[in-house]
Amino acid sequence: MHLKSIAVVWTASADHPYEVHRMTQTKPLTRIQQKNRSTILEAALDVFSRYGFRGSTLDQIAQESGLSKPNLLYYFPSKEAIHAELLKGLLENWLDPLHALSHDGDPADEIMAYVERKLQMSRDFPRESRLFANEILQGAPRIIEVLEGELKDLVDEKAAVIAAWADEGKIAPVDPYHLIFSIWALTQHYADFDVQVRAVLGSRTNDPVTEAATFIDTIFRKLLAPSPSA
Amino acid sequence: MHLKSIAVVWTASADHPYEVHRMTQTKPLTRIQQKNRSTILEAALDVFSRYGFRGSTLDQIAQESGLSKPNLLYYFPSKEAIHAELLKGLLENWLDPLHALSHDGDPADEIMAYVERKLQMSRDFPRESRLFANEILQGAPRIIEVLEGELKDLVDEKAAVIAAWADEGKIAPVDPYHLIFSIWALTQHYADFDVQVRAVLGSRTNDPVTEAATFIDTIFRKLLAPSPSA
DNA sequence: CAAGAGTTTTACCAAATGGTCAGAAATACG
DNA sequence: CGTATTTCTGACCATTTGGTAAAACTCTTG
Repeated sequence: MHLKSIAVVWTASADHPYEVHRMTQTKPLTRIQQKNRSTILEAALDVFSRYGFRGSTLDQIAQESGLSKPNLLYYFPSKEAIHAELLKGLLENWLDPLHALSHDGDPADEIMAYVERKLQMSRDFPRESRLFANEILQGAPRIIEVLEGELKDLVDEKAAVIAAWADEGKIAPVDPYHLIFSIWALTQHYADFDVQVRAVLGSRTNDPVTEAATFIDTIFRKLLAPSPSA
Repeated sequence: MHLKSIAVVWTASADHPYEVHRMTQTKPLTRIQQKNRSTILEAALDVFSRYGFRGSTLDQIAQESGLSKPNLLYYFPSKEAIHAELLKGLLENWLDPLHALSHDGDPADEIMAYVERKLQMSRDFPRESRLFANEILQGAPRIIEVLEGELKDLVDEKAAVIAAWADEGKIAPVDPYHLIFSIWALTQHYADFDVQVRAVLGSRTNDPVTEAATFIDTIFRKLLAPSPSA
């Protein structure tokens, strides 16, 4: 008898598929549940990433998803829960690119690869980037613990790696924390401020991120190039 | 008889001090009006910069300002009007630092001075930066014309200046548009993502912007340094 | 196909929200 | 001081909002 055998009390009728998630064991979602949950999350991402938590309404999400408001609340217990689910999914992927930065590889290559991964995310998941930005702007009430915990730990770890590279003269001496901030700032800018970027570029281009890639590559290569005197 | 003599019909009692602003002539504000209008705008900046237009409520602004809700609406005709006033004030100052970039001075110095002015604004007016960020994130519904008009024109003009410098070999060849975007991204990041920056830095510092100044100075100096072969 | 489970809708509710209005309170001014 | 004007408040209103209850409908499965 081991821990896995925790008893799960399935009330005869679950009433809400959400309840499933509160249990230790996860009953497989029905096909309808799978479809509707993802439909809702998709619509909610659209809405929350634009207006933030407080500025978004269930009615908007309902309309956007084509489901009725009470039906939303059949799949999720509250507006909060939908938002929380999105943030959870986001944070799972948000830290991955930095995680992948390894102290083994070539310093400059590792950092440049990280830059490219982050830029790729701005291109592929702009709404997720804006969801995150909105949350931070509002004071990060729902994710401050993650920022001060997981994120800080991860950045501390990778900053140490970068600092070591700098000490060894493999890259130019830079403040590793602000290097990381600058990567975040430059890459996320193209997702978060997309409207402004496009307004300024006008018809000059219809793919700002690809254009930006070259520029961002240059700026970091020049920054990191070890000084000739080394 | 010239244009200035447009008749202004002052209804015996103005009813709302706001009406004054719709008139051609501007009746000087009373001392109370001045104080309360700025109290309201101050409180509204706090609230709107955090939650965006849709996520903010008049009750919040009322509470924050210490005035009653009907009293807010005595000084401003609507929630929209308060927000519009803030945006108007913001945009007036927002473009100034770039305006000041002159084609006369030393290229690198001019650009670095612009960077410093923008960073100074992040330090001194973080809420204004967040108000702007919030508006852009929401699709810039209220300022898109300004972005496509004034802002685009200004950037086009300054981008041409920078491109000329690059052509003359006075700075390294760079895409001037993305150079400007990168300046915006790096400097505004410290205002907009302040919570995250502080969470990551922890007790390492209590003045991230000053720390950042050194880093940002370095990154742009290296980027702009003309190639030795020139 | 019947019965139960899962899904959706209709009708509803209390609180919050942007805004109005009439009059009371405070202030300015001759 | 007294009157006209400005400032402020309490009561109120229509709409929106997050959420609930129960009935109705649909799907699965023995």
